[in-house]
Amino acid sequence: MTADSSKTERYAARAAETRWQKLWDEQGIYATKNDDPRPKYYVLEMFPYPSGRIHMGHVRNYTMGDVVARFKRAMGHAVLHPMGWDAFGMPAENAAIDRKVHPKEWTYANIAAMKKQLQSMGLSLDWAREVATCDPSYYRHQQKMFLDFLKAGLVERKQSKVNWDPVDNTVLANEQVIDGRGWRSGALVEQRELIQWFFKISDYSKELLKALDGLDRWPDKVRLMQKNWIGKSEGLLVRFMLDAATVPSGETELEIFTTRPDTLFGAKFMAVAPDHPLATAAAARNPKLAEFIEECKRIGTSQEAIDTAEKMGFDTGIRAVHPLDPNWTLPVYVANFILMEYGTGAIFGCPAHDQRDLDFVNKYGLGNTPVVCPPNQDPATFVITDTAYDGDGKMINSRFLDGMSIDQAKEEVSKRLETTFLPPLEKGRSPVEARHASEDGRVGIIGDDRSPPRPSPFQGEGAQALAQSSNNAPVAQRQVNYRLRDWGISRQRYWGCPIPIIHCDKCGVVPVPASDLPVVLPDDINFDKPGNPLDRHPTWKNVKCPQCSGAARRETDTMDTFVDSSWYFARFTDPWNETSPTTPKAANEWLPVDQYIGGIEHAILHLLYSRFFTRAMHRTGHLNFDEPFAGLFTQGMVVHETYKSKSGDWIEPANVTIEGMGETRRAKLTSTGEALDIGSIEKMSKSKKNVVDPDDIIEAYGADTARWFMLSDSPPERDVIWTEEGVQGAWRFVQRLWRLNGEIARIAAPATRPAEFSEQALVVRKAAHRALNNVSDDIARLRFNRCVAHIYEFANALSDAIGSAETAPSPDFAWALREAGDILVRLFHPMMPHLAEECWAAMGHKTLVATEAWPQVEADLLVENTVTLPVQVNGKKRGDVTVAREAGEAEIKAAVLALDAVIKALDGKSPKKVIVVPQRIVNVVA
RNA sequence: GCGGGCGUGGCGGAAUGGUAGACGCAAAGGACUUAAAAUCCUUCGGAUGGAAACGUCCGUGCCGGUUCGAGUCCGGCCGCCCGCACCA
Repeated sequence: MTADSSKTERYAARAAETRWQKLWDEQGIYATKNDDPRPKYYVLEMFPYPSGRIHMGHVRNYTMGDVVARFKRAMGHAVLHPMGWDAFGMPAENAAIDRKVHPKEWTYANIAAMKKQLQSMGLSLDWAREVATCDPSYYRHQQKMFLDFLKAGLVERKQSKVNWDPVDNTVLANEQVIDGRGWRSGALVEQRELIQWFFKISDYSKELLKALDGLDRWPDKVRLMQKNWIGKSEGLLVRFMLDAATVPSGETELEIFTTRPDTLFGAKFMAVAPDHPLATAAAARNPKLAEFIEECKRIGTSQEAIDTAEKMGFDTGIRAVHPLDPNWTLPVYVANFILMEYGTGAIFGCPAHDQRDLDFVNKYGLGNTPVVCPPNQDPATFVITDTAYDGDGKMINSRFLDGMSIDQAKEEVSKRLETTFLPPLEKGRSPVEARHASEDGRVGIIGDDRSPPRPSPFQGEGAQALAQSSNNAPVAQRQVNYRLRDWGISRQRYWGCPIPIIHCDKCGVVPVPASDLPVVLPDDINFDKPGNPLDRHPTWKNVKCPQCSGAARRETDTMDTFVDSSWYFARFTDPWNETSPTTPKAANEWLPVDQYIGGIEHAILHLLYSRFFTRAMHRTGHLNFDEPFAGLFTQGMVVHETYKSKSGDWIEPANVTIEGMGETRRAKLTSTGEALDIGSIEKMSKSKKNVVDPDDIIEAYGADTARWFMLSDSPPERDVIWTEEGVQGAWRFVQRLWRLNGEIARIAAPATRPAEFSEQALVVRKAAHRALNNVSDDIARLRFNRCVAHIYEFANALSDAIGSAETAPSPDFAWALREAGDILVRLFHPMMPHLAEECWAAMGHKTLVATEAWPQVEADLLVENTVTLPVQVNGKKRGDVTVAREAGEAEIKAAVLALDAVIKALDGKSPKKVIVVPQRIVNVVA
């Protein structure tokens, strides 16, 4: 039989795709029931922001998830594969300002448009569970949880620094501050202290860090990034007494945090942050210092300035007493490189072993004394000039520590200082407590008896004891410190979830009663003026206090949109529950998500917040586990070449014609023929215009082609380069599979399985089952590019077999070809579901391939009766031997030593050793 | 600066420590066609020997090491990418 493609019409992708999509939809085959008795599997892709159009990154992300969903369904699981919209956020407000569209209208129109696009991709999603975070039916539950968290002591209100745009009257995220100016207004950004709402994620620092170890189906990279972000460091809190003669009234001591107590004898100075209370106190009597502090704060706004800023300090004149030698005092500086937010906002400087401290002393001539001597260095001659030594070594110049290792010295100093006691501070006089009274801005919560004020700047263990000591307090306290800060969720914006709080002059901060939820965003707002429209709304803001019924005001801040996305995965398990955020039974059964797929850009914030939120939901009874995502996969980006005209404008690929190859490869503007510069390959972005619209691709080639190409070529975790050639290759393969299927469909095969198979039939069957085995394995491990390769290989083998077949193949061979065809269609179904349905129907099946079970591998067909082993002599390949599969080592050795190449290489001598690796290789050591 | 990852044909990339380059793309030659498209066949890391069959040598960024055997493991360089960044 020869291939007769003229009889098979080309596969009309678009027509077929809409037809099958309609049928799937009508039969509701992707809707998932919570009471489905089959084993549950939850696959989720990060839900999109409804910008209005999907992009290729979405196509790649959602195709991967869809392959997993379809595969697991075929493997007999009840699969939950939902989709929703991360629908609150700034772009909607920007559209309102720029185009006078209401954020709500804009958002819902975008959702409708994008939903249509997603549906054209043929994703096996359960749309009945669709949620949009901007819908009151979603955010009412979020408000409920906010109140639950508040009651559970997981929320607090405190003052914190923000980037404030004085023109737009709004808070800016760090990435919205460009060179110290607001990205929209261009105004110089100010640092302002605002009272804001915080989720106490730092209460979970230790737990979030520790639990990373258990996330063994997460990429190591992401776990490491989170580990670094949480930033655990173990050290010592040390109290330095201040020399009374040098101190502003009221100050008696300075508390610092250090991870290097071993280097205390190398101390040359103390330094505090410009906004440290001691600095403020000292500045009160020293105008020059006050001026210096002001300057530090000004420089502090722009990231670039921080990066390049020189170490600067100002001697306060205050002297601190060394905790290990009462006769030794150290100067106290205010320094621009000390952060108030970390530790106690104060340090002791040991220049010999810390580069920053060294830079500082070299500028101010304070000198340095090395106290750690590197191995193989003579302590007598070891000096530090401009490179600090932070490696291992033996203690020197350190009195009772001399000769110890760093670890021994740390232990010795810690032990001494934590058992040395100093008189306690007078009440209210501690710099630490003073700082909290003045800066923390904590406000008591009505009806909340579970959030006592915290006496220490630290969220870690150990701090309590130090601050609470009643009689004598130890000089030092071991302290585990974390870099992770509490999560500030207040946003001075309209298009977000309202924080369900009412401010009353009499009663203070009052939670909105649960029965009054949801607090719905008012629709009648305008963006004529800068700032938050909620704040100047005539009626919405003014309410009665739920406690005293007096006049009160609503909280006008809304929540960070990361809150919305921190629990949507749980909502999907029962989006119909109108009274609670979750139905615990459903959440506990479906979650954690078995496979979560999304971009690496969410490696820290979204994933960390979700991990916190799940714990908080656990604590407040909404579910009963801690980790939301058992398996995580981070896919690479879709990248494309860039094109630029001579006048410097970026040009879209759709308007570019490429000519020539390699050296002579040129790009020109299709319309005018103008020559263009071909630029680097970069992430598809609107600004570089190197985008390819999924709609155009689906229109021209169909969804299956786009899906297939997004899975081929590159490993899924790596970036994939979008090329026209690549799409066309995928398109050709779609057509080729269709033709191949047509040829197989025309073969008349017996209905019952033959008892015996000829060699010719066995070749086909082996190819089919080998492909089945490989593809199954690769999908399970998300190695989609290898699935693609194996399907190509299988299709090639099948084409060869058909090409070599007689006009009327024998019944056993015909049966084998039909079997192979059925397997092939089911193998590529998860990737190209529409083509698979079309082929399945053409093959005469009456069922939907989407509901078919995955084929069973016949293990017998995976093993060959004979095995060909490569033969090496001294590690270099010299030939092959073919032996029976179960041949013993002696038999194989004999065959190998009989090979001409081996005989020649041995040159009459006997081999030193013959290594036989069963089923693999033979190596003769001459 | 600190931390992590990656360097394999013209290109994207395969390869549980076991035949390096699967599979695809591009390219070249051929068949079919009035022609084109589509399709099919052949070649395709470098050097070299041979009429051919088929060989030989080199080759996974560079230098060393472990091993019967290294793209893979270890140490040191070079280059690129990513994350964090004055975190005490």
